[in-house]
Amino acid sequence: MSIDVVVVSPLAGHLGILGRREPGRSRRLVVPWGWPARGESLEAAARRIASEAAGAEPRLLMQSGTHGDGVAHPGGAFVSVSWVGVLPPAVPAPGWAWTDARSPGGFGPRHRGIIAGAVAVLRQRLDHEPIAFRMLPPLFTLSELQAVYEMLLERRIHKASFRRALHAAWLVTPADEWRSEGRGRPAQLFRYAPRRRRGAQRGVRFDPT
Amino acid sequence: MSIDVVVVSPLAGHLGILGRREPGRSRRLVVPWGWPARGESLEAAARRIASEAAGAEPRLLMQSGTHGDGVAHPGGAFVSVSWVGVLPPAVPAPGWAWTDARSPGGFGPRHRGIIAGAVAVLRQRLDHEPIAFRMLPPLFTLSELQAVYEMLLERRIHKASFRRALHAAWLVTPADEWRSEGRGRPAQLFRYAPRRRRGAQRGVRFDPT
DNA sequence: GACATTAGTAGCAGACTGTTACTTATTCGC
DNA sequence: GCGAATAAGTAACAGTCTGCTACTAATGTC
Repeated sequence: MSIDVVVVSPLAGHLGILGRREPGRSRRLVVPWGWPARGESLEAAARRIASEAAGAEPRLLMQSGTHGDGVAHPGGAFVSVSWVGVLPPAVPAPGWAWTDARSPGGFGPRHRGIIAGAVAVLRQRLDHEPIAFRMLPPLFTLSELQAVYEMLLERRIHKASFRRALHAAWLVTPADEWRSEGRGRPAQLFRYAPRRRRGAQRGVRFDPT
Repeated sequence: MSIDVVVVSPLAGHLGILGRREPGRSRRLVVPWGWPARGESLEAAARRIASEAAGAEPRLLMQSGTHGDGVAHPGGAFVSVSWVGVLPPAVPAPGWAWTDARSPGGFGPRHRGIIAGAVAVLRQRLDHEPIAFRMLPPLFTLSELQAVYEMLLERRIHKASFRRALHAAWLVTPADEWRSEGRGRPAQLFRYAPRRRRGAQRGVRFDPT
């Protein structure tokens, strides 16, 4: 039973996932994977595997499914427990590189399924877990945050609506710093700092997939 | 590696899950579980295990997580791939009985965690998957449907708002039948029949958990 | 036939969303 | 310096959605 981790980070304009070609193996890309050590919990193994490839600890790690339906795994495992980890952009460990999450064609069939499942989990839980915030450094601009949301949702969001909803949820506090990004007005920096809430749930949603 | 299935169905006033005391084992309750057969996919194994205990095929079956962190499994498995299946109320197979999902105290620690995860998955995906509909027979009243939503969400819903949102989503069509439930006006029967849609997604939600 | 009980709907007030249009603050080119 | 270009950030309006109250409708019970 293998542990496979899809490590996701926002690059310029698209989401990136970590991949590499295994030394002396095939020409297929693989995501970070390995076997759990004796006495190691599944989550600890996933964290270790992700960290070794990314060169840094994932800031958020979630299980994204277990695959075992005869599709070949690079290590020959019958079953793969797959995880998705997110972290801010970073230089990966030697051998690993960021690839565009929207075109996973270089990966093998098992890993393509795992990547699709990982991205689906990120999208599903985006409104309940601080996924986008964990993809950014502690201080970020609201435009950066919006860009991450747009990558994850794969659709454009209106600036005013986004900020209005964000502030209504009391999820960020402004820092007393501004960052100038070349031309244009400097953007204020914010910090993820969820305050109070746990408000009464509103209505029922019927969104057939 | 075991396969464990939490089988859920709406009983009078609360959700029920299938459990039994294993013959000559311990006094702990267990959910349906087993080992995948050679060449059997994980989903096929889960479907088989659920059907044998429930006496009927689950109408919806979803993976709900994989547990393996040292907590004891009744079969001694290190890792358990857990699933959640739903179906309309039915008489279970001999030996199995419905127990209240809200008080899983009779189960062992591993199964308590699995049950909590299963219920969380049901709640999370309630707005994207026809979970409530698969817990009801093909013809049902809107009051029955609302009762299932209330069990799953563990909160009361306002009747008018519920029906307005339901009809706006074009998920049900009325049958030309009415059912009288003792006293009170007879209720019209409906059928799950999602039509068109796939509408443009609305805004961004920020709901810290 | 009055009453209790459940199904189902109309309509209002307030909240939320999408959008346009604006103001503010900076760099670039001259 | 000074206007143009660019990006951040806000105000405000109109349309939509939600929570709620209050109602009507249809049946069984006494």
